[in-house]
Order: sequence, then structure tokens, then C-alpha cells
Amino acid sequence: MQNMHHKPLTLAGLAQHLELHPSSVSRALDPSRRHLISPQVVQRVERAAQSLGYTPNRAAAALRTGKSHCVGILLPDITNPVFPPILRGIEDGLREGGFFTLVANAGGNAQATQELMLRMLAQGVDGVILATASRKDPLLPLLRNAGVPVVLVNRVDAQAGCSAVVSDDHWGMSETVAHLVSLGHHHIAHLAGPQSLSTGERRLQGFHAAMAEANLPALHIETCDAYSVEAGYAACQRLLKGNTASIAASITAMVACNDLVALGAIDALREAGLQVPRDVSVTGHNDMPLMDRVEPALTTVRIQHHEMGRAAAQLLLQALAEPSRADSTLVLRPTLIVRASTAPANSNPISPKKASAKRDSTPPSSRKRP
Amino acid sequence: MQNMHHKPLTLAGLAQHLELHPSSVSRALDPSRRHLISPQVVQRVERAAQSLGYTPNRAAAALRTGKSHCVGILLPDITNPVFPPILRGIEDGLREGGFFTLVANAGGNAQATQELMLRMLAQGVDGVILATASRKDPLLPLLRNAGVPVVLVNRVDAQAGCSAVVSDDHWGMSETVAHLVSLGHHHIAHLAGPQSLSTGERRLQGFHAAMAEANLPALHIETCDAYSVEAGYAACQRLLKGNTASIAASITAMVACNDLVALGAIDALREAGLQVPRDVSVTGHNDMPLMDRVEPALTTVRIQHHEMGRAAAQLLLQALAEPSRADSTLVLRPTLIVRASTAPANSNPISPKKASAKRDSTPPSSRKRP
DNA sequence: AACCTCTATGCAATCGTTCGCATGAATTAT
DNA sequence: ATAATTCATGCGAACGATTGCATAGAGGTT
Repeated sequence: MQNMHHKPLTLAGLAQHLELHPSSVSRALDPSRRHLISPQVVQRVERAAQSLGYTPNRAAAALRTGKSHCVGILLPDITNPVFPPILRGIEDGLREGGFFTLVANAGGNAQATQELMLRMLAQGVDGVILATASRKDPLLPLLRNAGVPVVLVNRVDAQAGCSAVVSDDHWGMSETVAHLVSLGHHHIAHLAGPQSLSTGERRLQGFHAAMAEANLPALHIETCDAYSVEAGYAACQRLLKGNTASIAASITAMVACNDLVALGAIDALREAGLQVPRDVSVTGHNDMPLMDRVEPALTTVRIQHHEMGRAAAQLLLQALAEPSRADSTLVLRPTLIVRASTAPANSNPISPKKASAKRDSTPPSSRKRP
Repeated sequence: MQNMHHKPLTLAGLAQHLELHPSSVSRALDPSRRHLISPQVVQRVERAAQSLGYTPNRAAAALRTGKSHCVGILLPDITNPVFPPILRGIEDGLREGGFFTLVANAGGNAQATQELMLRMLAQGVDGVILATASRKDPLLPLLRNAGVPVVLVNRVDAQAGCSAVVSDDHWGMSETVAHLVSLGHHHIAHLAGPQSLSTGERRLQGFHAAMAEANLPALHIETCDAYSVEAGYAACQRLLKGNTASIAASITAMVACNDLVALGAIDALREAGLQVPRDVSVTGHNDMPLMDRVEPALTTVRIQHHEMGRAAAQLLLQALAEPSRADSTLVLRPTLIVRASTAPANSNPISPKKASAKRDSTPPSSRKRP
């Protein structure tokens, strides 16, 4: 086989071909320094670069300038359906800015995560986007010390110190509770997320605020130790068993911190002989894919995941271009999607099933807030 | 604020501190060249590197050696639920080998994809994993010419020339058809995937082979133009309307090329007044997340996505370590997961609903082949 | 004791780009 | 016409790690 591994054309090679000095060619090829070179030469260089297929060696440029045009993305686990659209948004945004994305799953412990981050820094990433930050992340001081711009996405940090993009959890909770109240619910429980994560904390706060706003007491709150079906199942069981039967029976609606938790809760409710939504209405959060097709279709809060990623990328690009720029936090407004898992409150659990018809039966691609 | 951006310690700096020559330190730190240095010095160097927090500048090493320790991953769209577990597997595998993953979504046209790949090469990736390859990908010659090792995952290329990891589509189809036959189905249709993609082609071939094996004619085949709910919906409609009413009515089972297509098909069947699985059984492929919770829970072929990614990473690492090594194709065996969307064939559509009880009611975390 | 081996370390060139500075040519001001 | 000012380009030293080759001792052989 004629495997001609054309050893890539170098800047010096191109310069020689053009009978110019490498530095001139370098300048002619860089938009921000083009003005130093005469237009004719610029054109000549561009043509030659094009036809000879010259591609600059980024490693060399990275060494010289200290900029690798790579951004590190740290997320807990891409397998969690929340993250793909975020990552997609980040990648779309960064690509426009000419950056590549170095993705790593930081599933492990803090120790492993820290080492991972050190390796990323050694790799020379110009900035970092964290989708993993708990409320007080040990990585942040490290990154600050390294002088690398950071943007948090989906979660914020207690002691801030960097830009962030989050969903408006207060608004989401407020809409959810208002929806349930309008259906006649008064005894509304909350399956809260891990309080070590900012989303868990903020949604709980949002729930409290929304209940207060509706003049209802927030009595039934159970915390999950993870965003998973299993954790939701367990939390719901605790909620049902922990309270006296009469109190538990009075709960007619449950607001979950997350779609998976909601699914787990539905499982637990069914196991307890209760029907959703006839006996208890359940809501989720995130509007993960397929939530319109589970049984019953889940009423949930749709977060702008893709937009969150894109915004995070833009924030990082800004910080990269203008390091002195002040940090900013972007809050994106979610949308309540009403489906079949919520129904009018039913004070008498023995009464016949009613009003459980699906209200959002449009195909997924054309779903909109009613 | 006391933003001490400790300019990172350089190899020369460390050497100076140790009163050694940079080259000695470099060797002492590299496991494969350590033997050239006396054990005492190696230890001294390691200690110092540890305590002073020395991290080698990869950009410099990349320039000198031509190896960046980065691998490029190209996939159509991380938002497609098939890819997250694959990516996760790839990342896990590469991390063990000390490599980072540069991820890019190649959603656009061929032109844009090619440019993206060129930029990746300029970035200096040591190898590439493609999850995008159609049956005859224009990227492959380009990569071959650049002398960059390539591994295909989930899809293979007609003119091979590189390693690949795929699922055993023939086996999957064979199991699926056998399952349907054992339920008494004889008139089995196939909603095929795009024939420009290797999975679409291979699953169609597998379907033909499986039907032949069962001594059944493969008469009803309709091709989807994408792996989506909409495409499945449209294809199923064509299947129902394109045939005469009598033929269409005789179909009692449909094998879809993909879970989403199966969901679309179920929509179309319902719209036509047919019930799943009472009137028509439907199967999917992939076992995407939540397929156990849709209505009805989908019988589908579970692909080892994570393992596929991991294997691809290992193949690439091998190719990187030993460039002369021959290409190999790894075929992973999938598993049929039987759920509620398949039921015994019902020759009389008017007969009462039966045998639609869920057979896979174990929680998602502990699902196994029965 | 002279010679040879072997081993641990030092030396210096190199990878491909970038950028401060120097230089010569062209343009303008006086 | 000459000096002052631009402008376009050339020059060469970085950036930080790697690596073939050179070398200085230590140890062993006859």
C-alpha cells in the first residue's frame, strides 16, 4: 500500500515555499495580526496555505502562547440524561469560539476528581466548565489558584467566585405549587434532593417559598440521598411510613426534586396501593426525554438544558477574552409541562377515578407549554 | 485578593532545585526510561516532584514527541440516548491508558464534519474513534492519509481498513424473531433503519437471515429515513396503508430497527385502532433508558453500549502502542429483553385482551435476561 | 598498572510557533 | 532636499520537554 504519510507541512516549509520569513506567514494567517502585513502578501499566503493544505500545529502554538484552545468539561456522569443536552450546548457554544472540549466523567471520589483536574490543567486547558460543583467544591480554590477561568453550570457554589448558569428553581417550584393549588391540593409533600448539591438546596428553598406564597404549611418533606429512582422510592416509603397513617393519607400531591425521583415515588405509591394521579398527584423536575411516554405521563418542570450549556460556553469565552470581566450568574427560566400525573385533589380516596385523561398528548417534538 | 498565580514549576526549575540536569529529571520521571537513572536519584526526584507539585507541560511534550495524549471522539449527537453510555465506556477505557477525550458532535453536513476532523488533527489527536461512520465514510481515507489510528464503534465501514466494535445484529435479530415465532407469530414485519448506515443494513440482513432460519417469508419491510419516533411513525403508516387491508391485517408482529422507531410504530398502530400487544406485537432495539417504563414496556434487544465504548478504547490504545498490529473487529453479543410489548399471536383481532401482563417487572437496576 | 566495560549523568539540538525588536523601504512633513 | 515618520518584513530568541551522543567516573580483567 502506498501509505504516503505526508509529514504535515510546517510553517517554515510554507514560508520557504513562498520565499517569506516564517514570522510573516504566521502574521498573515492570524486575523488579529493580519493588519501588519500588506494585503497582497496576505492573499498570497492564504492561497498557498489553502492549496498546500497547511494546518498549524496547535501543540507548538500552545507551548509558545500558553493557550491550548481546549476547555475542560467535568461532569458527574454523561449517562445521566440531564447532561447530554448540557454538554451538547457547551460544545456548540465552544465550537463557535474555536475551542475544543475535553470531557471527563468525575464519578469517583473527591481525591480522584482532584487528580483528574490536575491532569487537565497539565494538559493545558484554557478554562473549565464544572457541572459537578456541590455547594462548596474543593476544586474551586485549586482552579482559582491556577488562574484558570471557571464557569459552573446547573449548580452554583456557596462562595461563588466564578460565573454560573442555573435554572430558576424558585420559579419552577412556584409554578408547580401554583398548578397543584389550582387543582385543589392543600397537603403537598416535597421529596427533596441531596442538600449537599445546590439544586437540591435551591429547590427545597423554592418549595418553601412557593408554599408560603400559597399560604400553605410545608409539613411533609423527605430528603433523597441521590437523584435516582431508588432514592425516590425509598424517600417516598419513608414519607408514607414515617407519618401516622392519617397524616400520610392526607397528602394528595408530591413535588419531586427530579424526574427519576418522581418515578421512584410513583413506584412506592403504587406499592402502597395508591393510584397516580387519582389518589396522589406527582410532579417531577427536568423533563428528561421520554417523560411524556412513561405511565402516567409526568407533569414536570422543563429546564433549558441546551441553552444552559450554550450560555455557560459563552460566559467562559467572555472570561477567556477579557479576564478582568466581573463574574456573572445567569438564571434561566424553566417551563411547567402539565401531563397526566397531576389531577384535581381527591379528598375521598375511595371515589371513582376521574380526570386522569392525558392533557399533553401532542408528540414530543411539538410539545409546548399550553 | 492575593491571587498568587504560582507560575507552574518547570522541568528546568525542578532540575535546578535538585542540582541535576533537566534531562536526568525527565528520565527519572518517565517509567520507561527510569532504568537509566540510579534508584537513589529517582527517589529523590520523585519526592521533590511530589512535594513541589510539579506537573509536566503536556504541550511541550506534545511538540517534542508528536504525541498529545488526546483522542478525538466524533459522534452524531450526544443527545441521542445511544451515545452517552458508549462515550462513558470510551472515556473510562481511555482514562486508564492515560488519555484524554476530545468530544465533538458531528451533526452537520459532510463538509462541516470534514473541517471539524481537520481541526482535530491539527489539534494533534493521537487517534480517533468514530461513532458516525456510515457504510462508506469519506473521513476514513483522510484519516488513513494522516496516519492516525482509527476505531469505529457501533458502525462498521464497507471498505474496513480499521478496527471496529459492533453489536451482533444477526444474533439480536435471530433472538427477536425466535421469540416472536415461539409466541406463534408468522407474519412478521420489519421497520428497517437507514440503509446508508451500517446498523440499518446489518439489522435488515439479520432480519432476513432470521426469517429464513425460521422458514418464514420476509415480505413486509419498510425503511425508515432516520432513527426517530417520527420516522418510525411514518414508516409504520406506510406499511399499514401501502399494503391491501387484508395483508396489513395479517401482520401480527413488527420488529423495529430501534427503540424510538418502535415507539413511533406503536403510535401509528394505535392511531389505526390497533392495540399493542393484543393485536400486534412490537419489538425495539438498543434498550434505551426508560424502555421498561413506557406504555407498554418494550421488548427490545439490549446492546452492551458501555462495553462497546470500553472495547473501542482498548483497541485504539493497542493500535497506538503497536502501530503495526493488524486491524480487528470485535462483535459483542446483545441480549433480548422480553417485556410487555410482545404477546402470543392473536389470529382473531376481536378476541379479548390476553397475556399482556408484564413479564419484566424487576426494577431497572437489576434487570437481567430471564 | 594499564586497559576495557559499563553505568549514571551532562550536553545541546530539536519540535513548530510566536513576538519583541531591528532594519530597510516608502511616504510624508518641513 | 532632507529629516521625520510610518509601514512591511526579516531576525532570532524564547516556550518546556525529549533524546542521541558524549563523558566521567566506578568497577573489573589480565
